[in-house]
Amino acid sequence: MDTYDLITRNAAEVVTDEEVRELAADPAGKRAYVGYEPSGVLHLGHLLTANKLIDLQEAGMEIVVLLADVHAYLNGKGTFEEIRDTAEQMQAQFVAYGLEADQTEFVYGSAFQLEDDYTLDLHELELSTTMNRAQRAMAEIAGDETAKVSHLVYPLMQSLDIEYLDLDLAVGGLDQRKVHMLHREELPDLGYEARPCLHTPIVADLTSGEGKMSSSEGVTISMEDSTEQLEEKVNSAFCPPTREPEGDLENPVLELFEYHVFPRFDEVVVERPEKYGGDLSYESYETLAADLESGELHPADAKGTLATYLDELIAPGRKKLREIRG
RNA sequence: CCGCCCUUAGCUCAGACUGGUAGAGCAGUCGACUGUAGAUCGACUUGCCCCCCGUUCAAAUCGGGGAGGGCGGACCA
Repeated sequence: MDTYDLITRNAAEVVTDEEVRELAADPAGKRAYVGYEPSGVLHLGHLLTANKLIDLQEAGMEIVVLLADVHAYLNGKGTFEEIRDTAEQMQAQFVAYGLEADQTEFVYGSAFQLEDDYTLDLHELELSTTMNRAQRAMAEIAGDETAKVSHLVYPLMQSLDIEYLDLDLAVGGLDQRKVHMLHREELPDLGYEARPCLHTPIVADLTSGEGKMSSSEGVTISMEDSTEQLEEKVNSAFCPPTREPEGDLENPVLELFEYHVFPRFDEVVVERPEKYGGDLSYESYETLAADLESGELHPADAKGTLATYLDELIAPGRKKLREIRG
């Protein structure tokens, strides 16, 4: 796979393609980042962007993980103390998951976001951004409560972070696109350069297959799930034997294979009793999806296999989490 | 500061006028059917009725106080 394909594989959107191609032409030492509100336990949503970071590391880029403690604070996630605690746990889990510790710079937001220069730039952004615009940028990120002033500051800070962390590429879920677009529009007015952005897809809810809505809490698989819990969750997932279920629904089982399993494993083996045809082996998502579609691969077997591989992905983080918690 | 509205199941809400310790839809759980899930049937669970004080034999409901949330307070319409 060439560098451009590696950098952009499984991306839902790239802004702009020209800029990313330019990056791909000479990726060594270029800096890419994702910002996360600290959370004590990583879930599949975190791991989706982490997979992209691993791709980028493989392409030779430097990775910056922003542990966005100030953002979490502005978003009402607790006291600074609590937030920093969870940030440490988060960092350990990322490393356990597979981010190369010596190729990854973990930065706390509070380490630079409270500096004078940053604050003055922030105020300048406040001066030139309408509340309407800031609020719309946050709509996908904040809860559905009435917006607070802090919620309007939040996306402005994200825009500035991209400059202050000296980045070459901003990565995030598709829910971050409006914030990133805000940054592309506003940074040049402060005399800074807008950076290219890469957005990962939003995976559909496991049990319902509904993907488009920004529903907050469905069933998700996380680092603290036991093997049994994981099997149970995967088994209860929505999985019609097709890539394109009716309506706006997606097939979450296939999505997890595509975005979580195949990027991290070269070969996926489906262990299947002789009665159903014996074992199968896949080297690409496409062939697996095609077999599910044709009926060659039964959803129940796909689920069992998915659970096995997800469990393997999660195991190191789960172990780390247990160590941390004693 | 002034005014109006809201607060009942996980969610959206009904019930309040005409007091008798609570309901619907959705969600969820469990079975049946499918070699998965869903759909479809069948069954089931769920509550400091925002808090305090008062009236009453009896308060989600009436009276008083308080808390939290929402909206409005130039002109035009």
